[in-house]
Amino acid sequence: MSVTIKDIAKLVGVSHTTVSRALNDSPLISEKTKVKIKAIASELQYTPNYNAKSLVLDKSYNVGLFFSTIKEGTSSSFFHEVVRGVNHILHKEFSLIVSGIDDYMSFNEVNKKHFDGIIVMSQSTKDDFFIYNILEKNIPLVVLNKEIPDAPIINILSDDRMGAFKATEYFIKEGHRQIAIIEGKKGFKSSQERKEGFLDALLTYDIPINKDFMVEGKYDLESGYLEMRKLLTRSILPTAVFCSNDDMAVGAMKAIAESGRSIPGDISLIGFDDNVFASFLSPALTTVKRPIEEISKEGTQKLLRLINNKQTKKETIYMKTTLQIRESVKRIEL
Amino acid sequence: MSVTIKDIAKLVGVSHTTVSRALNDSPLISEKTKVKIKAIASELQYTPNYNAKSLVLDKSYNVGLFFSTIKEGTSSSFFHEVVRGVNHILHKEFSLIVSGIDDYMSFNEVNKKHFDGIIVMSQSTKDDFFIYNILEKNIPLVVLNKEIPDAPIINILSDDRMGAFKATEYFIKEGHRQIAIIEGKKGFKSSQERKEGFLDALLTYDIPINKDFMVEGKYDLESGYLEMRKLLTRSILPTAVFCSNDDMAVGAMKAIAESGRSIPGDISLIGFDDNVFASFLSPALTTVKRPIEEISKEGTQKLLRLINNKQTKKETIYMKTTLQIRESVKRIEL
DNA sequence: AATAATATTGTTAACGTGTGCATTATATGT
DNA sequence: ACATATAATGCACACGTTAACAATATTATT
Repeated sequence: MSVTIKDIAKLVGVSHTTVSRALNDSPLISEKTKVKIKAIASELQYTPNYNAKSLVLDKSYNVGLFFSTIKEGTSSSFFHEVVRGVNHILHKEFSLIVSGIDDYMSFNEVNKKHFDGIIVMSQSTKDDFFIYNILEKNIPLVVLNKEIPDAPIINILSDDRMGAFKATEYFIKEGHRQIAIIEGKKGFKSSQERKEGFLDALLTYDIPINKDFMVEGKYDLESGYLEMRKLLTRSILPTAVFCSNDDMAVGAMKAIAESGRSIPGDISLIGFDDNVFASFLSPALTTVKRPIEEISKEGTQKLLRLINNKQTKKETIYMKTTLQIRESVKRIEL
Repeated sequence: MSVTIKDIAKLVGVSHTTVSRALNDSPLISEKTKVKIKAIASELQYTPNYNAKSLVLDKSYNVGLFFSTIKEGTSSSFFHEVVRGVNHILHKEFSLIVSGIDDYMSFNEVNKKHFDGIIVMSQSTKDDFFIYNILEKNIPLVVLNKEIPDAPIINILSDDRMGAFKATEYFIKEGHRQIAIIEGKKGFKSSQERKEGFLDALLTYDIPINKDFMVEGKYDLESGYLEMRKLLTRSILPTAVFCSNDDMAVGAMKAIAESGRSIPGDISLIGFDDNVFASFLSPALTTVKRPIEEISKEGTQKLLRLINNKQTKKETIYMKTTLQIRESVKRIEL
């Protein structure tokens, strides 16, 4: 069927071992024969059978990219950015297998034979079981987006807490005192971090915390819309709302517009992520930029080093979040 | 290191052949021994080495999902929906390898040993070379989204032309006569289809075609914005703009808002795709729903049948596009 | 020119699994 | 009980590649 090194060997008149070595640029083989063999190989369009290589070299040529889920709770731009980032760095040598942790019943299929390395884009605390499982199996691993504190893991994340703090602080400095938050999905680490940053800021600036101004979303458009509607029923309305991601901010904008109010005229808004849409909304959304693509790229680079044993030790890298000031926050004179 | 059938064989006191047969439920093996072997196998948490299986069975356990590119020109929601759709149907038996056609220099690595089947989400006409290559190699193939007319291929696509026609027709029936189009990315089949549907409608209803009302976008937010700005410089303004996808519609909305005009008060808008954002915009975007997830699911089902030799013959399936009427089109009294 | 050193190639087994064929154990028919 | 059919298991090899070791060809050293 397809060309093997044995076929080449016969044609050149050498052993298949010599062919194998020549194609792998072993120093054992003379230049002359290398040239001859490579010529014929490329003429026959030889491609190695990676299954055979895998078997003997104990290398799968696969890298797994695992999301908590690819069904819901993951925003499209987030998903796309991650895949793009990883794909950009990953050498062509590796195939990128994308899947959701929640697609697996048991993790037996996720093993060293199948994956040379694994990137977990971790969102939910439910992922921990999976992560520790990979760790036990000794598969090169990088965890993005969520901190795994006491484990020997390379961990890359954005400083969400600080981002949320900065956003809230900005509200305060612009004169806002009635500040609400639409929290992220329950069980997601990022939801907690952003909420804490938000509360921190309020505490720091001595703004009383109002339970009525804290609602729980699910990181999707729909929940942003619904939770904002809830906020609009309060007897005292917030003048500013911090949305835990941009998707929910879009939903919130919808709810505010429907109520006949304007942004930022009546209510100011800040999002989180800075997804592709943010700057194209009307008004352009002030939001916390989270460098997802950078995190993904950096993580992939680290994973490659790990696979090649260039790096072994635990490392936690925080990527900075930055406030992108645009048009959705109004200054209030006190 | 890891458990093999030979290990199990020793423990049970049979040959590894018997173990292999037992685990594959061969009728040659007695129930008694099957039970015994399976018990031990699961006790040892045996997982077959798929590399070895691949080698001997000539089966890769991989399905490839190829986009024209995953870098740009592909909108995030589109990308996400496709991956989600495919992932949803694909049996766990297969790993899903996601990549961009433009990541490959040569297609040698894309071969039968590496992929049991391939789904091409084809956007650009540049993909044809790749597609014919796969076809030659006799790898089970399904092409989504773009028609490959004279080839024995299973082809699943949305009726974009009809969708664009319906959208334009709707404009016309609502009284619009000055209708512009922001076309999709050059070289993309869908751009052409949608443009043709648009022109068809104008012709059908005897509306003169105005070159000034036809601008070329790139399917992204930015270009929607820029092209809309161009349209806004025309001496006679369009009262309606058909955007070849939703992303560009969002960009256009931005440009319109910036110019101080309102939607649909001054300018009506229709998009294409019905992505997650569409209904949450203000105003909610009237758009042509393209069943991307359905197409992806259907395509995956077909591919699985192809892999299992249940289906062999060429087939072209059109999925209906439907106009989602929301708030971005105003009725004009003539 | 003879020997040692070194560069190049070949032989053989291994990776873990599945399968054709040979072999042995069991059941069936008389 | 014996021959025969059939069910159950084992043996040996194959898949395509790499690698340890053995063997041979070439070059360097005296």
